[in-house]
Amino acid sequence: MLMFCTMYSLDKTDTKLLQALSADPRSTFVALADTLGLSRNTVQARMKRLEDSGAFLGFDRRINPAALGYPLTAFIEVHVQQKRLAQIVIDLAQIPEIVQAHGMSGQTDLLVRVVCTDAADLFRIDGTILACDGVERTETSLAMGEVIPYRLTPLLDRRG
Amino acid sequence: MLMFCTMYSLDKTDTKLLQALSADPRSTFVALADTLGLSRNTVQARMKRLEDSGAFLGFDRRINPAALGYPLTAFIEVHVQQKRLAQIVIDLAQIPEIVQAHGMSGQTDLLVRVVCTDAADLFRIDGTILACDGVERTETSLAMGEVIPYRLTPLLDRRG
DNA sequence: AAAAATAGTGAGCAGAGTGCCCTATTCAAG
DNA sequence: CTTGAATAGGGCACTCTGCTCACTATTTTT
Repeated sequence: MLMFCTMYSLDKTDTKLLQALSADPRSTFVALADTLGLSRNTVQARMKRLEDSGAFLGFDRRINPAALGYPLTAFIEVHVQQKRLAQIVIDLAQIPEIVQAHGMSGQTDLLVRVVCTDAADLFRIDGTILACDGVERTETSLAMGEVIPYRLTPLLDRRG
Repeated sequence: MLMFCTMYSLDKTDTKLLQALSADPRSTFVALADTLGLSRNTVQARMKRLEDSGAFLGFDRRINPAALGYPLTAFIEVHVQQKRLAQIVIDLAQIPEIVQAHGMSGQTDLLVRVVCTDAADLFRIDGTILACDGVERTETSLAMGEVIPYRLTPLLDRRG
């Protein structure tokens, strides 16, 4: 075991566990153990370790925004006065339609992911962002479709 | 029942269900029923309806790429020959490090989300994308941090 | 106004799954 | 050689699940 890794590193068995979970998110420990040819104890121990090591993100990510009435997704590049960045992030976090934001290297300071009900809603949200102190400019792009739906399976398969 | 609705629309009880699930993704039907003051039957029926209506996305989204050894995320704007778009998407889907891609309105044709091990890895992946037939230009931005981690809770709260 | 669909409740039951305990074995590292 | 980690297997009390049925409201349709 490496001493300098910051995070527990997943081995092939962990990978297979995750693959099995991707295939069926609701499968029980017993079923997983059966699928992987491991004992139930082992599966439970590994799952606990995976959870403790932060391998799982929040459940929010599994909720379809469209089901909530937000069929549209947009990415907004936000240019800001950099020294006000911290406060701006706090302000942006008050806007519920912002579902995610990344601090970026390069031209853009922030890349903000927004969900909205329609174009008018997007326009309004963009206005709210622009109204934040320190925000200088935004560039809005509407996502027409998720041509490659979020996936980790190809990466999982490569280790397995 | 409306005839022209494309999707089952969630009511307040569904929303509360999702909130409870966000708070504890592993809670059982019994626990959810208890929390919401509903009968177990009702919870089970609603969960089934939620699942059938496509309210839940794949489990992949809950896996932390960092745990898989990909601590870095980048967004790559891809400019393409538009009439080759369909084939390009197929080609990009072959690249495992591309975890998501959106077709966009505006300047950029595609916004591609990539995970990678380090800067050199990103450089290599960008090269692979550029090598695809019909890809004309890319603009890569490295995500320095997820300053607002993915969330739907504020939107859920607003309905609740 | 009557009939029908919809949603919820409560009860029950057999079977499956969970959490937790203990022990034995294997295997690699010190 | 000793130690510790990972795994397998057994066991036990308890909980949860999936399912069915009967009953009651509420709303919608006829």
